[in-house]
Amino acid sequence: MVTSRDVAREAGVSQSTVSYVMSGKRPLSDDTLRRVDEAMTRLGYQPNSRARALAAKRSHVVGLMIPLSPRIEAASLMRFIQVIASEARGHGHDILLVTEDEGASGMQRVIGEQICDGLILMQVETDDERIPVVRDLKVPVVVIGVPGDAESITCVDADYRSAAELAVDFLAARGHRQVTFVDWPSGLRQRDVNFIERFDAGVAAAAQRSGIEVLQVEGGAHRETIGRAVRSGLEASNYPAFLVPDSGVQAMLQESLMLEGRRPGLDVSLIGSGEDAPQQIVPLTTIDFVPNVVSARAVELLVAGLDGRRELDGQVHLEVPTITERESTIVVPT
Amino acid sequence: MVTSRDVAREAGVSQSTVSYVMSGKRPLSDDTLRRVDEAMTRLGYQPNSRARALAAKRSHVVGLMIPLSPRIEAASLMRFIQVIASEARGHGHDILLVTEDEGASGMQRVIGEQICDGLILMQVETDDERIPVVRDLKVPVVVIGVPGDAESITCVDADYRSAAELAVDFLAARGHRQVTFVDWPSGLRQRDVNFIERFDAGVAAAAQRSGIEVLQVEGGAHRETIGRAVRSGLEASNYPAFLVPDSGVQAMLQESLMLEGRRPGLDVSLIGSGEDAPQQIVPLTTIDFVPNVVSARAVELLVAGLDGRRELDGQVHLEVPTITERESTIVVPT
DNA sequence: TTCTGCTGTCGATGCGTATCGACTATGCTA
DNA sequence: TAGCATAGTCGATACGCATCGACAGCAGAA
Repeated sequence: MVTSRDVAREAGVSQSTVSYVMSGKRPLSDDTLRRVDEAMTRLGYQPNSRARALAAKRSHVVGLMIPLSPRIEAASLMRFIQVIASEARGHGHDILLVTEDEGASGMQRVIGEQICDGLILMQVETDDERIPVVRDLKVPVVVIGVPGDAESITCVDADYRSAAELAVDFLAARGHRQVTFVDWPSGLRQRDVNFIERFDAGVAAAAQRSGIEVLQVEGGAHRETIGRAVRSGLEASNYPAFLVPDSGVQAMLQESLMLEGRRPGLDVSLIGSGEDAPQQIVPLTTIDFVPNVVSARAVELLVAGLDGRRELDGQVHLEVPTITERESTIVVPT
Repeated sequence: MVTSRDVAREAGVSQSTVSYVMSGKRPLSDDTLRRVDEAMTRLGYQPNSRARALAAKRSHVVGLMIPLSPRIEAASLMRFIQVIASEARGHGHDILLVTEDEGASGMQRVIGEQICDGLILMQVETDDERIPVVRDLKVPVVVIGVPGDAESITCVDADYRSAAELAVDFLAARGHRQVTFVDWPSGLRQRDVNFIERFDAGVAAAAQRSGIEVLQVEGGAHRETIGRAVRSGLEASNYPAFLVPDSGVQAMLQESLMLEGRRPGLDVSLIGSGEDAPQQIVPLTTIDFVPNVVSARAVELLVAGLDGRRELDGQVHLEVPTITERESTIVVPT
């Protein structure tokens, strides 16, 4: 193993000078700098992260707690993980996986044993047992999702309320006077995840504002349920519009529509979400809940906290979703 | 922070004794053991992993390199990750994420800087740039998938050949004389992933052995392609059987069949694979490629290598898949 | 009795880095 | 010319633990 001491000897300086070359915390002559740099490359020096972590009390490792049973589709979850990992890397940090089956004690372990400098928690629910534990941890933690009691917890999430408003406004602007809101699966409603309530509130607010009538129908990945949803929607208006935030059912819904002889983008509007929406038979106009923006924000907040650049503010940070228009929405003739 | 020195003082012993209590590497009197244990719980001692790693030259962290664009469905990938993480935990190790966008140099970084003790690589392809690098790393590495040149590389994968044989034999045993093999998507064939060849070989071998005729048709997630596949299959036999190893298309295929007025398990056999197969309209008989067995095996091999219990053997370890019979397969009347 | 071997404990040292205080040389101000 | 700040470097120490060698006490063997 090549140590900083070896580099020092090779460059004819002291070990501490090598350390200062790396950190830049003391002024150095150009000559010394060059000689040390050369010695490093010549010897193929790589600093030992263990020694570094022990001495500096910083491991540059961030714990990421991933959900056991994802509420969201696995593809989206993977997306989060990928973005978080590479963003962290961009800030000089690595990601340690903490699985949810360890429970809250997993957090205490990785922090107590000082494996990680900080934590990111994914998919925090309204009544999440991890939240009180987070408050007692003496390290920076950023949470994805919004717990019921967010007091002094730094959270990041998509702004589901705005998302709903954007979608309803989008339909209103194209002349729809009615929208059929195909609900999230009931499992989600039972599990206490408040982004649903926020979405609901957005739908209601936008509908009221623009005078649109909302028909809320049951969702869930059953053919019959979706069939019923479609039929109700078609009955409700001459120019039906479907708002389907749950990406799991939109393929089925689209097929169901076609069985009824309707086609999104031709005589029906359909707004979906998710990664596979562009690949549907009719590419869907979608709500993008900007998972990569949310992930990047979480990392950035945490790293800023770790580097002491900015104290974690304990606030809720909501990232604004966007609507991408594709071919599944129509303009109602006036 | 509570250190082992604090515990020692509290228990009235030396720091080294505390260390020996934890490692068990020297005999200790029951009395000392008890006093130290009590002192630990009283003070809430948690050993500092940084110091531990520096002194012992072992961090108990394993690097896991995850693919950027998963060949397999994301849900399956998440499954791998979850199992690997919790198995590793069971062996006292944590998982550090290394994303593929860092390339092979990512491995050199986490090993060179001694962040990890060893590595697991996922989704290794036939001609994988990481393999030569792995050979030069001086640490244990286990690879999931089988590279073209597996010389001195410890690999774990599902036995795709056996899987294919099992499936064909299964159909033969139920009286089918013909099977329509709906191919993997062409993207997979282009990307050099040799499990496909192994599967092909298994199909051919079993077909020959049991005198079954195989019709290989194009796969891929397009409605028309699948429709064509279905029609070809239906024409080919009075008692058609479909073998559909790619889990991405099976829902579509099943619908396609029903459009033709056929129903798996009634007048057609259909063998699929993957997590969502039991939730299909007709629950599918599936090939289970035992991802959790493969993951667990990879971890176990690696950890055995790390603990010095067993040298990594540089061999290919193939785990035998299973067939789970559900409702989508028929018995052909004789 | 004396020697041998084992049990149980301790002190000292090292792991590789970061950082603090101190020191020298240099150029500058008064 | 004395005094002084600054740039540039070094030596020593600490981080918290694992481990090695040493040693005391005690049993049994010779």
